[in-house]
Amino acid sequence: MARSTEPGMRAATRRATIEAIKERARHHLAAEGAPGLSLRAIARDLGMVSSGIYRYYDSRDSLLTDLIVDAYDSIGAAAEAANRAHRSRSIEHRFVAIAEALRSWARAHPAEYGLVYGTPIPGYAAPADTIAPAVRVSMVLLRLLADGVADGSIHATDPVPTPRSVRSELASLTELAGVDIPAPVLARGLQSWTAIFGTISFELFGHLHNVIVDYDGFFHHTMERLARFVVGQPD
Amino acid sequence: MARSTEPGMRAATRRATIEAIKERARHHLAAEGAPGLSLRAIARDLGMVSSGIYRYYDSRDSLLTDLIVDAYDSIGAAAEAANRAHRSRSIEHRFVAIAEALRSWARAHPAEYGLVYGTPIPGYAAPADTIAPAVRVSMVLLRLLADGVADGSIHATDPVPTPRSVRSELASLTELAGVDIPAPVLARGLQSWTAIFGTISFELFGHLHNVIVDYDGFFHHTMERLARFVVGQPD
DNA sequence: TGTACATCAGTGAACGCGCGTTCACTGATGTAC
DNA sequence: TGTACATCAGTGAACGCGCGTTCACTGATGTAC
Repeated sequence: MARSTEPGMRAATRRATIEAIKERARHHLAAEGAPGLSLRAIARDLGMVSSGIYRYYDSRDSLLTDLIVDAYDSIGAAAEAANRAHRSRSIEHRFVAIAEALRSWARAHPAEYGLVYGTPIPGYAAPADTIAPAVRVSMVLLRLLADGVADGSIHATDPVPTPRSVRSELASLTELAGVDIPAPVLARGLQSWTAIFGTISFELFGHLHNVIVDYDGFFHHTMERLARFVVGQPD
Repeated sequence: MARSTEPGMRAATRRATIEAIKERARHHLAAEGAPGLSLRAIARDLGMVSSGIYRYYDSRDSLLTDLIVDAYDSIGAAAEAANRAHRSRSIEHRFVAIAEALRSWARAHPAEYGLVYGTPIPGYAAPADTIAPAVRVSMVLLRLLADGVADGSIHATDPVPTPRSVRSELASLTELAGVDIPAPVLARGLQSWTAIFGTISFELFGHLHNVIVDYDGFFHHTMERLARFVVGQPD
């Protein structure tokens, strides 16, 4: 009480303001999309003069980068949590649980999903800071594959031979990720990965409109099939 | 030669101007994306005053609608052509051929692909005119499934039972499309459809960057597997 | 414990830009008789 | 074949708006001695 205020007070209000900026930014993202995100609109919402934002972000792009990093971290954390919650279950079960967690996240945060998995923002080049968070969600799948290979529940062979060129680039990927997964398994994993996001995007972007009514049921069913495919179950 | 000009001359130059507008619009689409598409910029390119555009389109949205319709028609025609060119081949072969045609089209027209299969444009509501062209590409797949069921090369049964709710909505879809396809086959078809577009989007939107080098090889391999899945081949 | 100084948050004005859309208009092109 | 009229393409000015970013500034908050 000797000091007029606690030390770290300024830092705390600063963090709070940054959070408030991002909260408003996410709000506008949902309404107008990434290209329509405006620093002036955010400042207005916060009762601040437009130039005030520049105390916190030195450009519109740096705010976008922050939002992208947050989105990747958030969906990555969701995947990790689902994996953790089901860690004692079968590989197939865990696969489905992770996929459903991804979809739930996407439905809860459609604008942020679009930000990272939708059409790239023209004129925006993602800086290197976004790479690590982007990979986080993929690591969950890679570890799942490694677990399945280790305990024998994922078949390492394949009826369709993996082409040489694909084999070799998958091999260098496993090295990079520090996991040892046979190429056919990795190929199936990558294919299932694109299928999960394809299904989520089709739903979110409206391409299943008038086709599917029970989105939950369709997604669950699709993921169960995909899980069988990943482990190499005869289909 | 009696008339100062041929009849229909005005209509022809009008068509040509509309084509020029759309050509410039597609060009800007590629550079700035749909939300950055500007009527003034197009007019400028054409050496026309900005209000001149309003002789041809009564708003920015109606130009967007035209571009969307064209994109759907164009990718639909590409799928139809691929199907036609391979019509005497096996179902699996035709499936792969159609998928590769879709991917080729997407790579040749990335902005238009993003326009129809990417993040929805905020504030733009697609009018009913876009429905018919949007369905065109799906019809190619539906007919392929029907052919395969008819000649026995697609298995109508499934190891994973199709949930009741999904079954019933798929049944109403076949009625609508005027084709008779068993629910399990339709389910696999729809799942493969989302997987095709998921794979194309992942490639185009940059999510396979630093993961895949040989995109052609990976895509082809993925589609071959998917084709086996669609016909119900043991995997 | 008190004071001097440095840091920081937020202001307000301005620069220079682009946008969609409306409106009254001119002049050329097509059509009907 | 020639003329009168209607249609249409494109002009130019204007309305009212929003944007990102810079800059010199004020006043409050924190820090060092």
